[in-house]
Amino acid sequence: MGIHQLMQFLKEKAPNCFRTLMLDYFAGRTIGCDASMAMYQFLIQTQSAGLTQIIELTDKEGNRTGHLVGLFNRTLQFLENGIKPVWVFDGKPPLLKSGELARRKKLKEEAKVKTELALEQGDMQQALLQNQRTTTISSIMKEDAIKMLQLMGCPVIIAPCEAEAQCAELCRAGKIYATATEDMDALTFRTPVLLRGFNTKKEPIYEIIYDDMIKELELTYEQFVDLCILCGCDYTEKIEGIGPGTAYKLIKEYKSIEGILEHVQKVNAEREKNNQNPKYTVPSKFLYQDSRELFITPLVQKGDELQLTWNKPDVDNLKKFLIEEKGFAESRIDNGLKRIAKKDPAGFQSRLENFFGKTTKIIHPNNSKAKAKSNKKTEQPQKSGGKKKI
DNA sequence: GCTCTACCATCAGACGTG
DNA sequence: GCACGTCC
DNA sequence: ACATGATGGTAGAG
Repeated sequence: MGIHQLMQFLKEKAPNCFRTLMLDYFAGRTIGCDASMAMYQFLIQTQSAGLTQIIELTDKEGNRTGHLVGLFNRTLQFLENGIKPVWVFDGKPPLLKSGELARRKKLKEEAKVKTELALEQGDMQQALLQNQRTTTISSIMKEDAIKMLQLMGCPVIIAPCEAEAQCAELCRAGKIYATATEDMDALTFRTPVLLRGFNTKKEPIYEIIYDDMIKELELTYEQFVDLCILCGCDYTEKIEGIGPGTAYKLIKEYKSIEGILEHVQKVNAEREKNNQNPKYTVPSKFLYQDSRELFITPLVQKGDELQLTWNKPDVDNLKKFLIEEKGFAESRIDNGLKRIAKKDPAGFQSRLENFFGKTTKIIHPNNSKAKAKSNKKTEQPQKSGGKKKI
Protein backbone atom coordinates (compact mmCIF):
# COMPACT_ATOMS: atom_id res chain seq x y z
CA MET A 1 0.00 0.00 0.00
CA GLY A 2 2.95 2.34 0.38
CA ILE A 3 1.95 5.69 1.83
CA HIS A 4 -1.73 6.28 1.42
CA GLN A 5 -2.55 9.19 -0.90
CA LEU A 6 0.92 10.69 -0.65
CA MET A 7 1.09 11.50 -4.35
CA GLN A 8 -2.15 13.42 -4.27
CA PHE A 9 -1.00 15.22 -1.15
CA LEU A 10 2.29 16.29 -2.73
CA LYS A 11 0.59 17.51 -5.88
CA GLU A 12 -1.41 19.87 -3.72
CA LYS A 13 1.04 20.90 -1.06
CA ALA A 14 4.38 20.67 -2.83
CA PRO A 15 3.66 21.11 -6.53
CA ASN A 16 7.12 22.46 -7.27
CA CYS A 17 9.02 19.33 -6.32
CA PHE A 18 7.90 17.67 -9.57
CA ARG A 19 9.39 17.72 -13.01
CA THR A 20 8.41 15.71 -16.03
CA LEU A 21 11.20 14.44 -18.20
CA MET A 22 11.67 12.51 -21.38
CA LEU A 23 13.66 9.32 -21.56
CA ASP A 24 16.72 10.92 -23.10
CA TYR A 25 17.29 12.98 -19.98
CA PHE A 26 18.46 9.81 -18.25
CA ALA A 27 21.12 8.83 -20.76
CA GLY A 28 24.29 7.99 -18.92
CA ARG A 29 22.58 7.82 -15.55
CA THR A 30 22.28 4.88 -13.21
CA ILE A 31 18.85 4.02 -11.92
CA GLY A 32 17.76 1.71 -9.12
CA CYS A 33 14.69 -0.26 -10.14
CA ASP A 34 12.19 -1.89 -7.86
CA ALA A 35 12.07 -5.39 -9.33
CA SER A 36 9.07 -6.91 -7.59
CA MET A 37 6.79 -4.06 -8.47
CA ALA A 38 7.77 -4.32 -12.11
CA MET A 39 7.37 -8.09 -12.11
CA TYR A 40 3.84 -7.89 -10.75
CA GLN A 41 2.87 -5.42 -13.41
CA PHE A 42 4.28 -7.62 -16.16
CA LEU A 43 2.69 -10.76 -14.78
CA ILE A 44 -0.67 -9.10 -14.45
CA GLN A 45 -0.56 -7.40 -17.80
CA THR A 46 0.47 -10.50 -19.76
CA GLN A 47 -2.63 -12.42 -18.75
CA SER A 48 -5.52 -12.66 -21.13
CA ALA A 49 -8.94 -14.22 -21.29
CA GLY A 50 -9.44 -17.26 -23.51
CA LEU A 51 -12.81 -18.71 -24.29
CA THR A 52 -13.03 -20.84 -21.18
CA GLN A 53 -9.82 -20.15 -19.32
CA ILE A 54 -7.23 -17.57 -18.42
CA ILE A 55 -4.11 -17.64 -20.54
CA GLU A 56 -0.72 -16.92 -18.99
CA LEU A 57 2.78 -17.05 -20.42
CA THR A 58 4.66 -20.10 -19.14
CA ASP A 59 7.60 -22.34 -19.93
CA LYS A 60 7.09 -25.99 -20.80
CA GLU A 61 7.07 -26.94 -17.14
CA GLY A 62 4.32 -24.52 -16.38
CA ASN A 63 6.39 -21.90 -14.60
CA ARG A 64 5.16 -18.44 -15.42
CA THR A 65 7.36 -16.31 -17.66
CA GLY A 66 5.46 -13.09 -18.20
CA HIS A 67 7.76 -11.28 -15.80
CA LEU A 68 10.79 -12.46 -17.79
CA VAL A 69 9.38 -11.15 -21.04
CA GLY A 70 8.65 -7.82 -19.39
CA LEU A 71 11.97 -7.48 -17.63
CA PHE A 72 13.83 -8.49 -20.77
CA ASN A 73 12.16 -5.79 -22.82
CA ARG A 74 12.35 -3.15 -20.12
CA THR A 75 16.04 -3.77 -19.57
CA LEU A 76 16.72 -3.52 -23.28
CA GLN A 77 14.79 -0.30 -23.36
CA PHE A 78 17.00 1.11 -20.61
CA LEU A 79 20.27 -0.04 -22.15
CA GLU A 80 19.24 1.14 -25.58
CA ASN A 81 18.78 4.61 -24.14
CA GLY A 82 22.10 4.58 -22.33
CA ILE A 83 20.46 4.10 -18.95
CA LYS A 84 22.17 1.75 -16.53
CA PRO A 85 19.62 -0.16 -14.47
CA VAL A 86 20.31 -1.79 -11.11
CA TRP A 87 17.57 -4.28 -10.35
CA VAL A 88 16.77 -4.42 -6.65
CA PHE A 89 14.74 -7.30 -5.21
CA ASP A 90 12.89 -7.45 -1.92
CA GLY A 91 14.30 -9.55 0.88
CA LYS A 92 12.45 -10.59 4.01
CA PRO A 93 9.69 -8.20 4.90
CA PRO A 94 9.86 -6.61 8.35
CA LEU A 95 7.82 -8.21 11.09
CA LEU A 96 5.62 -5.15 11.39
CA LYS A 97 4.41 -5.70 7.86
CA SER A 98 2.90 -9.08 8.62
CA GLY A 99 -0.50 -7.64 9.43
CA GLU A 100 -0.68 -5.92 6.08
CA LEU A 101 0.63 -9.00 4.31
CA ALA A 102 -2.00 -11.17 5.94
CA ARG A 103 -4.65 -8.77 4.74
CA ARG A 104 -3.37 -8.96 1.16
CA LYS A 105 -3.15 -12.73 1.32
CA LYS A 106 -6.75 -12.91 2.37
CA LEU A 107 -7.78 -10.66 -0.51
CA LYS A 108 -5.92 -12.91 -2.93
CA GLU A 109 -7.68 -15.98 -1.63
CA GLU A 110 -11.02 -14.27 -2.02
CA ALA A 111 -10.07 -13.32 -5.55
CA LYS A 112 -9.21 -16.93 -6.28
CA VAL A 113 -12.71 -18.02 -5.29
CA LYS A 114 -14.23 -15.25 -7.39
CA THR A 115 -12.11 -16.35 -10.34
CA GLU A 116 -13.47 -19.88 -10.17
CA LEU A 117 -16.98 -18.58 -9.86
CA ALA A 118 -16.62 -16.29 -12.84
CA LEU A 119 -15.16 -19.14 -14.90
CA GLU A 120 -18.14 -21.30 -14.06
CA GLN A 121 -20.45 -18.54 -15.13
CA GLY A 122 -18.45 -17.93 -18.28
CA ASP A 123 -17.83 -14.30 -17.35
CA MET A 124 -14.34 -14.17 -18.80
CA GLN A 125 -13.81 -10.49 -18.23
CA GLN A 126 -14.52 -10.86 -14.55
CA ALA A 127 -12.44 -14.03 -14.41
CA LEU A 128 -9.48 -12.16 -15.84
CA LEU A 129 -9.89 -9.29 -13.42
CA GLN A 130 -10.05 -11.59 -10.43
CA ASN A 131 -7.26 -13.83 -11.65
CA GLN A 132 -4.98 -10.80 -11.95
CA ARG A 133 -5.54 -10.17 -8.27
CA THR A 134 -4.40 -13.65 -7.34
CA THR A 135 -0.96 -13.08 -8.86
CA THR A 136 1.95 -14.19 -6.72
CA ILE A 137 5.66 -14.60 -7.36
CA SER A 138 7.18 -17.95 -6.48
CA SER A 139 10.81 -18.38 -5.54
CA ILE A 140 11.46 -20.05 -8.88
CA MET A 141 10.05 -17.07 -10.73
CA LYS A 142 12.22 -14.75 -8.70
CA GLU A 143 15.33 -16.85 -9.31
CA ASP A 144 14.59 -16.97 -13.03
CA ALA A 145 14.40 -13.20 -13.13
CA ILE A 146 17.67 -12.76 -11.26
CA LYS A 147 19.45 -15.24 -13.50
CA MET A 148 18.21 -13.59 -16.66
CA LEU A 149 19.13 -10.06 -15.58
CA GLN A 150 22.60 -11.15 -14.58
CA LEU A 151 23.09 -12.89 -17.91
CA MET A 152 22.06 -9.63 -19.54
CA GLY A 153 24.98 -8.01 -17.74
CA CYS A 154 23.09 -5.97 -15.16
CA PRO A 155 23.89 -5.78 -11.47
CA VAL A 156 21.24 -7.37 -9.26
CA ILE A 157 20.87 -6.64 -5.58
CA ILE A 158 18.81 -8.69 -3.20
CA ALA A 159 17.98 -6.32 -0.41
CA PRO A 160 18.09 -7.68 3.12
CA CYS A 161 14.62 -6.22 3.65
CA GLU A 162 12.63 -3.68 1.66
CA ALA A 163 13.82 -2.89 -1.86
CA GLU A 164 12.70 0.74 -1.55
CA ALA A 165 14.91 1.24 1.47
CA GLN A 166 17.87 -0.30 -0.32
CA CYS A 167 17.36 1.93 -3.34
CA ALA A 168 17.20 4.99 -1.12
CA GLU A 169 20.47 3.98 0.51
CA LEU A 170 22.14 3.49 -2.88
CA CYS A 171 20.91 6.87 -4.01
CA ARG A 172 22.15 8.65 -0.90
CA ALA A 173 25.51 6.95 -1.30
CA GLY A 174 25.73 8.34 -4.82
CA LYS A 175 25.71 4.90 -6.44
CA ILE A 176 22.57 5.61 -8.42
CA TYR A 177 20.97 8.79 -9.70
CA ALA A 178 17.45 7.88 -8.67
CA THR A 179 15.02 5.25 -7.48
CA ALA A 180 12.53 4.13 -10.09
CA THR A 181 9.31 2.84 -8.53
CA GLU A 182 5.63 3.58 -8.28
CA ASP A 183 5.87 3.10 -4.56
CA MET A 184 5.83 6.43 -2.79
CA ASP A 185 7.42 5.20 0.40
CA ALA A 186 10.80 5.43 -1.30
CA LEU A 187 10.51 9.08 -0.27
CA THR A 188 9.80 8.09 3.29
CA PHE A 189 13.05 6.12 3.14
CA ARG A 190 14.61 9.40 2.00
CA THR A 191 15.60 8.68 -1.57
CA PRO A 192 16.97 11.96 -2.98
CA VAL A 193 15.22 11.39 -6.32
CA LEU A 194 12.16 9.32 -7.11
CA LEU A 195 11.10 8.48 -10.66
CA ARG A 196 7.63 7.32 -11.59
CA GLY A 197 6.19 6.42 -14.94
CA PHE A 198 8.74 4.12 -16.53
CA ASN A 199 5.89 1.65 -16.76
CA THR A 200 4.07 3.42 -19.49
CA LYS A 201 5.21 5.02 -22.69
CA LYS A 202 2.06 7.00 -22.93
CA GLU A 203 3.07 9.54 -20.33
CA PRO A 204 6.33 11.28 -19.50
CA ILE A 205 8.38 10.39 -16.47
CA TYR A 206 7.73 12.18 -13.20
CA GLU A 207 10.71 13.12 -11.13
CA ILE A 208 10.32 14.04 -7.48
CA ILE A 209 13.23 15.76 -5.75
CA TYR A 210 13.30 15.02 -2.05
CA ASP A 211 15.10 18.22 -1.04
CA ASP A 212 12.62 20.38 -2.92
CA MET A 213 9.75 18.49 -1.40
CA ILE A 214 10.91 18.81 2.17
CA LYS A 215 11.64 22.51 1.71
CA GLU A 216 8.29 23.21 0.20
CA LEU A 217 6.48 21.33 2.91
CA GLU A 218 8.60 23.10 5.53
CA LEU A 219 9.02 19.93 7.52
CA THR A 220 12.02 18.18 8.99
CA TYR A 221 12.68 14.64 7.81
CA GLU A 222 11.43 13.26 11.11
CA GLN A 223 8.22 15.24 10.76
CA PHE A 224 7.77 13.99 7.22
CA VAL A 225 8.11 10.41 8.41
CA ASP A 226 5.48 11.07 11.07
CA LEU A 227 3.25 12.58 8.42
CA CYS A 228 3.60 9.44 6.29
CA ILE A 229 2.74 7.20 9.23
CA LEU A 230 -0.36 9.29 9.90
CA CYS A 231 -1.40 9.11 6.24
CA GLY A 232 -1.26 5.33 6.49
CA CYS A 233 1.70 3.02 5.88
CA ASP A 234 2.26 -0.73 5.69
CA TYR A 235 3.59 -1.04 9.22
CA THR A 236 0.83 0.06 11.54
CA GLU A 237 -2.78 1.15 11.75
CA LYS A 238 -3.52 4.81 11.43
CA ILE A 239 -5.50 7.14 13.64
CA GLU A 240 -9.06 7.00 12.42
CA GLY A 241 -10.33 10.42 11.42
CA ILE A 242 -6.97 11.86 10.40
CA GLY A 243 -6.07 11.89 6.72
CA PRO A 244 -3.30 13.67 4.83
CA GLY A 245 -4.79 17.15 5.13
CA THR A 246 -5.38 17.03 8.86
CA ALA A 247 -2.14 15.21 9.50
CA TYR A 248 -0.21 17.97 7.79
CA LYS A 249 -1.88 20.70 9.81
CA LEU A 250 -1.41 18.82 13.05
CA ILE A 251 2.25 18.05 12.37
CA LYS A 252 2.86 21.72 11.69
CA GLU A 253 1.19 22.66 14.93
CA TYR A 254 2.26 19.91 17.29
CA LYS A 255 5.56 18.90 15.66
CA SER A 256 5.37 15.14 16.21
CA ILE A 257 3.03 12.21 16.66
CA GLU A 258 3.63 12.43 20.41
CA GLY A 259 2.39 16.02 20.38
CA ILE A 260 -0.57 15.10 18.24
CA LEU A 261 -1.55 12.20 20.51
CA GLU A 262 -1.61 14.60 23.43
CA HIS A 263 -3.84 16.95 21.48
CA VAL A 264 -6.07 14.09 20.38
CA GLN A 265 -6.60 12.98 23.97
CA LYS A 266 -7.64 16.50 24.92
CA VAL A 267 -10.06 16.84 22.05
CA ASN A 268 -11.64 13.49 22.73
CA ALA A 269 -11.87 14.15 26.48
CA GLU A 270 -13.58 17.46 25.78
CA ARG A 271 -16.08 15.80 23.49
CA GLU A 272 -16.77 13.09 26.00
CA LYS A 273 -17.79 15.72 28.52
CA ASN A 274 -20.37 16.94 26.05
CA ASN A 275 -21.52 13.41 25.32
CA GLN A 276 -20.16 13.50 21.81
CA ASN A 277 -18.53 10.66 19.97
CA PRO A 278 -14.75 10.85 19.83
CA LYS A 279 -13.46 12.76 16.83
CA TYR A 280 -10.42 10.55 16.47
CA THR A 281 -9.77 6.92 17.26
CA VAL A 282 -6.23 5.88 18.10
CA PRO A 283 -5.71 2.17 17.33
CA SER A 284 -5.17 -0.04 20.34
CA LYS A 285 -1.71 -0.92 19.08
CA PHE A 286 -0.43 2.19 17.41
CA LEU A 287 3.14 1.17 16.61
CA TYR A 288 4.29 4.50 15.33
CA GLN A 289 7.63 4.41 17.09
CA ASP A 290 8.61 1.07 15.59
CA SER A 291 7.38 2.23 12.20
CA ARG A 292 9.56 5.31 12.49
CA GLU A 293 12.57 3.10 13.16
CA LEU A 294 11.89 1.07 10.04
CA PHE A 295 11.74 4.18 7.89
CA ILE A 296 14.62 6.11 9.42
CA THR A 297 17.11 3.31 10.02
CA PRO A 298 15.98 0.46 7.77
CA LEU A 299 17.90 -2.76 7.33
CA VAL A 300 20.00 -2.24 4.21
CA GLN A 301 23.33 -3.12 2.76
CA LYS A 302 25.62 -0.09 2.89
CA GLY A 303 26.01 1.64 -0.43
CA ASP A 304 29.79 1.91 -0.05
CA GLU A 305 30.08 -1.84 0.20
CA LEU A 306 28.38 -2.47 -3.10
CA GLN A 307 30.24 -2.61 -6.36
CA LEU A 308 28.01 -2.05 -9.36
CA THR A 309 29.27 -3.13 -12.74
CA TRP A 310 27.64 -3.59 -16.11
CA ASN A 311 28.93 -6.22 -18.47
CA LYS A 312 28.20 -7.18 -22.02
CA PRO A 313 25.42 -9.75 -22.11
CA ASP A 314 26.53 -13.37 -21.87
CA VAL A 315 24.83 -14.12 -25.16
CA ASP A 316 25.44 -17.85 -25.26
CA ASN A 317 24.15 -18.62 -21.80
CA LEU A 318 21.36 -16.08 -22.05
CA LYS A 319 20.07 -17.69 -25.22
CA LYS A 320 20.50 -21.15 -23.80
CA PHE A 321 18.50 -20.21 -20.74
CA LEU A 322 15.73 -18.29 -22.41
CA ILE A 323 15.31 -20.51 -25.44
CA GLU A 324 15.87 -24.00 -24.08
CA GLU A 325 14.46 -23.55 -20.61
CA LYS A 326 11.97 -20.75 -20.96
CA GLY A 327 10.71 -21.26 -24.48
CA PHE A 328 11.61 -17.86 -25.91
CA ALA A 329 11.78 -17.44 -29.67
CA GLU A 330 15.34 -17.04 -30.81
CA SER A 331 14.46 -14.25 -33.21
CA ARG A 332 13.10 -12.10 -30.40
CA ILE A 333 16.27 -12.43 -28.44
CA ASP A 334 18.42 -11.69 -31.47
CA ASN A 335 16.33 -8.67 -32.30
CA GLY A 336 16.59 -7.45 -28.76
CA LEU A 337 20.31 -7.89 -28.48
CA LYS A 338 20.80 -6.09 -31.79
CA ARG A 339 19.32 -3.01 -30.21
CA ILE A 340 22.07 -2.78 -27.63
CA ALA A 341 24.93 -4.31 -29.57
CA LYS A 342 26.72 -1.02 -30.14
CA LYS A 343 26.32 0.25 -26.63
CA ASP A 344 29.32 0.24 -24.36
CA PRO A 345 28.04 -1.45 -21.22
CA ALA A 346 30.82 -0.31 -18.91
CA GLY A 347 31.14 3.32 -19.84
CA PHE A 348 28.04 4.57 -21.57
CA GLN A 349 29.89 7.55 -22.90
CA SER A 350 26.68 8.52 -24.62
CA ARG A 351 26.17 10.90 -21.75
CA LEU A 352 27.31 13.52 -24.23
CA GLU A 353 24.02 13.12 -26.03
CA ASN A 354 22.44 14.79 -23.11
CA PHE A 355 24.32 18.03 -23.66
CA PHE A 356 22.95 18.30 -27.17
CA GLY A 357 19.57 16.92 -26.35
CA LYS A 358 16.73 19.26 -27.12
CA THR A 359 13.83 17.01 -26.42
CA THR A 360 14.06 17.19 -22.65
CA LYS A 361 11.09 19.09 -21.43
CA ILE A 362 10.46 20.48 -18.03
CA ILE A 363 6.80 20.80 -17.30
CA HIS A 364 4.90 21.02 -14.10
CA PRO A 365 1.95 18.76 -13.46
CA ASN A 366 -1.51 20.04 -14.04
CA ASN A 367 -2.73 21.52 -10.85
CA SER A 368 -5.05 24.46 -10.79
CA LYS A 369 -4.04 25.52 -7.30
CA ALA A 370 -0.39 25.31 -8.15
CA LYS A 371 -0.84 27.38 -11.26
CA ALA A 372 -2.84 29.97 -9.45
CA LYS A 373 -0.42 30.23 -6.60
CA SER A 374 2.87 30.24 -8.40
CA ASN A 375 4.36 29.96 -11.80
CA LYS A 376 7.89 30.10 -10.54
CA LYS A 377 10.00 27.09 -11.16
CA THR A 378 12.52 25.57 -8.88
CA GLU A 379 15.95 25.17 -10.32
CA GLN A 380 17.65 22.04 -11.54
CA PRO A 381 18.21 19.30 -9.04
CA GLN A 382 21.70 18.44 -7.97
CA LYS A 383 23.63 16.54 -10.56
CA SER A 384 24.16 13.73 -8.13
CA GLY A 385 27.83 13.67 -8.89
CA GLY A 386 27.66 13.68 -12.62
CA LYS A 387 31.30 12.80 -12.96
CA LYS A 388 31.35 10.01 -10.45
CA LYS A 389 32.79 6.67 -11.39
CA ILE A 390 31.33 3.60 -9.92
C1' DG B 1 -21.62 24.66 1.05
C1' DC B 2 -17.14 23.00 1.55
C1' DT B 3 -13.40 19.92 3.14
C1' DC B 4 -11.92 15.78 4.51
C1' DT B 5 -12.06 10.82 5.30
C1' DA B 6 -13.46 5.98 4.51
C1' DC B 7 -14.52 2.60 1.44
C1' DC B 8 -15.67 0.74 -2.72
C1' DA B 9 -14.00 -1.07 -7.39
C1' DT B 10 -10.53 -0.68 -10.90
C1' DC B 11 -6.00 -0.31 -12.93
C1' DA B 12 -1.00 -1.47 -13.88
C1' DG B 13 3.59 -4.08 -20.74
C1' DA B 14 5.90 -4.35 -25.16
C1' DC B 15 6.70 -6.29 -29.77
C1' DG B 16 5.69 -7.19 -34.59
C1' DT B 17 2.56 -7.31 -38.14
C1' DG B 18 -0.99 -5.85 -41.20
C1' DG C 1 0.69 5.91 -37.25
C1' DC C 2 -2.68 2.90 -35.33
C1' DA C 3 -5.17 -1.41 -33.95
C1' DC C 4 -4.68 -5.89 -32.82
C1' DG C 5 -2.95 -10.40 -31.91
C1' DT C 6 0.79 -12.41 -29.62
C1' DC C 7 4.70 -12.94 -26.48
C1' DC C 8 5.75 -18.25 -23.46
C1' DA D 1 5.67 -21.10 0.72
C1' DC D 2 5.08 -16.45 0.57
C1' DA D 3 5.97 -11.23 0.89
C1' DT D 4 4.10 -5.04 -5.60
C1' DG D 5 1.49 -0.87 -5.53
C1' DA D 6 -1.79 3.46 -6.91
C1' DT D 7 -6.15 5.81 -8.47
C1' DG D 8 -11.08 7.35 -9.13
C1' DG D 9 -15.79 7.84 -7.53
C1' DT D 10 -18.86 8.59 -3.92
C1' DA D 11 -21.30 8.77 0.36
C1' DG D 12 -21.34 10.62 4.75
C1' DA D 13 -19.54 13.11 8.65
C1' DG D 14 -18.09 17.42 10.69
